[in-house]
Amino acid sequence: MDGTKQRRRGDTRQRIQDVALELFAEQGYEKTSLREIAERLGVTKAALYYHFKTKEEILVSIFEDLTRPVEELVEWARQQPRTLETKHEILRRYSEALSAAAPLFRFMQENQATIRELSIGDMFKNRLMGLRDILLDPEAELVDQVRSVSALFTLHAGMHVLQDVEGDPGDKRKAVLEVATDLITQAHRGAQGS
Amino acid sequence: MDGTKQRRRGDTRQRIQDVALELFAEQGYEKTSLREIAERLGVTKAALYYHFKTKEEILVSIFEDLTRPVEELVEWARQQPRTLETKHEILRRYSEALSAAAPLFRFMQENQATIRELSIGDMFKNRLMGLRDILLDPEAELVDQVRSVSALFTLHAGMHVLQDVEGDPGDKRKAVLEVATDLITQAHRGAQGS
Amino acid sequence: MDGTKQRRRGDTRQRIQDVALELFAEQGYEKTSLREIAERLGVTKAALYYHFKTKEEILVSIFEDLTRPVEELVEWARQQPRTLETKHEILRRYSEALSAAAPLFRFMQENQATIRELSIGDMFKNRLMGLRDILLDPEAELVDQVRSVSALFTLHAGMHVLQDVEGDPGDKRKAVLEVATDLITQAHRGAQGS
Amino acid sequence: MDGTKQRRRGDTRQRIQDVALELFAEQGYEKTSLREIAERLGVTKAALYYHFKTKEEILVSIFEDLTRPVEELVEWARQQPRTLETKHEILRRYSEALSAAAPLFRFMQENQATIRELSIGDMFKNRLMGLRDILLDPEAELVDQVRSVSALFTLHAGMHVLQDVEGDPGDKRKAVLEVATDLITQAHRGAQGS
DNA sequence: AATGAATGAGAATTCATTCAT
DNA sequence: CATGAATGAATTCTCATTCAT
Repeated sequence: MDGTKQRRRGDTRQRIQDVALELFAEQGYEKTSLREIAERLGVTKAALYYHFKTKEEILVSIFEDLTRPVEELVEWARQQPRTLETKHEILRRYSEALSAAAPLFRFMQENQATIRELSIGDMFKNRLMGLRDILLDPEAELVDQVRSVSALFTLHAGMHVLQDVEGDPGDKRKAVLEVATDLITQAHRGAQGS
Repeated sequence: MDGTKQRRRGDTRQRIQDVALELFAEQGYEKTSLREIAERLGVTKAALYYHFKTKEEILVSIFEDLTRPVEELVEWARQQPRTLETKHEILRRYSEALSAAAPLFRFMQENQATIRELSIGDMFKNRLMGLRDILLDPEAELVDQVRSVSALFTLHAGMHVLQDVEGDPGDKRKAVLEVATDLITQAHRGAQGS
Repeated sequence: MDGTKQRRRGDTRQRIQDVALELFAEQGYEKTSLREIAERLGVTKAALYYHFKTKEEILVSIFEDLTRPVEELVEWARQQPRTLETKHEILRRYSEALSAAAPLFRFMQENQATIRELSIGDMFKNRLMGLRDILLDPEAELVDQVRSVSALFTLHAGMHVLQDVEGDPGDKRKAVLEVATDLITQAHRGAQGS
Repeated sequence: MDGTKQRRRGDTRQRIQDVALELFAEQGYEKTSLREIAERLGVTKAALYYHFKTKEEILVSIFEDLTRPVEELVEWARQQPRTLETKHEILRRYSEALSAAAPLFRFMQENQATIRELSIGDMFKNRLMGLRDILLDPEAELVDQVRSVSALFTLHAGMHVLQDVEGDPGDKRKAVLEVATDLITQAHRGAQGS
């Protein structure tokens, strides 16, 4: 009595986003056609255009919905003092945000070339650079700057690459966060000490 | 004595690879059309097909030519004892290989989704996993495993992301390598100590 | 009351089939390009793809629509007793079916090589073999088997080859049918007598 | 000592024709590309152009070489009295000519649409019509005209269609010829009697 | 007697997008 | 809220043919 019919009605927009993200993540943005999305949803291509003005807009809308937490994190971070505690907190929260929207971030990671040409390219880059600039002390030694960046990267790539390593996902995330925290700590100490 | 005129005649194949890589890296594989490559070379599309059977084959040939050093590295590495020195040496050589074929690796990094569907996807993955499996001790704590993987990643991503950070490229590479070495060292010690 | 204006809107699919068959019959399947079909219809190539998934599908759809009578004939024939009357009736009906879809059969006759590689090749062959196996007694003398086959062939080829012979088409068809009937009768008598 | 090397030297032209006919018969004229022919011969496409001016010329040359007997038959036939004996002799000889160059005739049969546009289309048609006009009495009843044509057709199609019928090829050919002879005899008698 | 390198024309197919209904 | 029908532009790829060497 609720299987397949009830869950329509007004949520088409949402369903488009879901299916689109799924396909984008699976095959890439360019290789995913609107026909495919429409077919999988059981609607016509034209229906997609009722909800979104362009293919790109579908992606943008997904991006905006799913990265709001990151946006807020960046905003929050900007106003914090650049203490080690702040940095730890940033990593902790970022790690959470990443895993909450894992498919999207996996997609972004794997489609950088495509994204660069799209409007979300800049948005994403800005957010990332925002974080980087807060974590990183431009006065610090190069090695320590690399450590900061590496911390961010470890977070980013960690989950995708560790997928075929044994172990519970929660544990892995914890381990990844620990390494990132370690790196940022070293970087911070280095910067202070110099 | 060989500046601009001699080269032509017989080097078309090479020139196609060069231009293709340039465009692939710039715009992504899918967004680069054979028309574009041909135009930039001043030949017809059909000429490309004289030298390569498909678009994919162009990419494959570039990949094969440029990643031979990595292939050799992996082979060499497999036969070494898993000492810390070996690991350092691997990172050192890998860093070199990466920067020797930087545009290709940048391309691979930014087009993962595309590459996954292509035949080089597996080749590349295998090579990477080969390295990973040599650097990483499956008995070690998860954190240390993450450190090993992170070392590899730092190398990989380091250069691309640090592009807009101040500093001489050589220095940056050295810094990146240092951080990677650090990570692998910690991972190694952890594994020994446990 | 329906001459030239009403038809449009909704009959595009049909019009594509008509024009396609006309051109296929005139120039052969391979030499007829989708551009040509589209142009003659005053639509774009893409419009054809809205109605049919591939070029081959256009042909298949024509074939299926136009050979349904033959299919039914075969089915009917399978359930009849193998009497001489049955055989005569088969030839009579087949002759009718052939001339009702003459352009298609002319096309099939003249494009056997092409058709063999296409999916309709088998369908057609099966239908034909079905008829043949009903008309032909495998126990009969070779000559009589040849007569049976020849009856079928006379029907098939008769019309096309007699096109430049004088005489009214109806009369010709009758003559062709008579010869075919004659052949099958001889074959049947032979088989009985032996 | 003679396997693969000796049988070169000057016979390339012949080998091209052989391979071409084989492929034409197998896949049709249009679907057979010069690349394919060249590859199977182990030479380059350009080599084909040394021996033949165009693709069509390859076919024409095969046709001319292989249908000379038919040409001669037609010429001979034209000068004979239109007796029943003559007609029998024509069928006998034609049957022989057909089976001597079976692959070519199979090809012609299966590629009529293609051939019609080619220069050999007319040549072939003329030859056939030549035979037909000798066998057929334009004054005769339509049925008898059909019988004459049918005799020719039985010869033509007989072999190809009987391929999956049991029995020795020689026997089949004899049977086919017998039926054709029968048909022409009836036609002849009818014409005389009327 | 043949090759290597290339071309120009054209093929089938796919895609994002539009719009009247 | 959505569909049916269509378009224009592009894409990958194939083919017969040419010509300098």
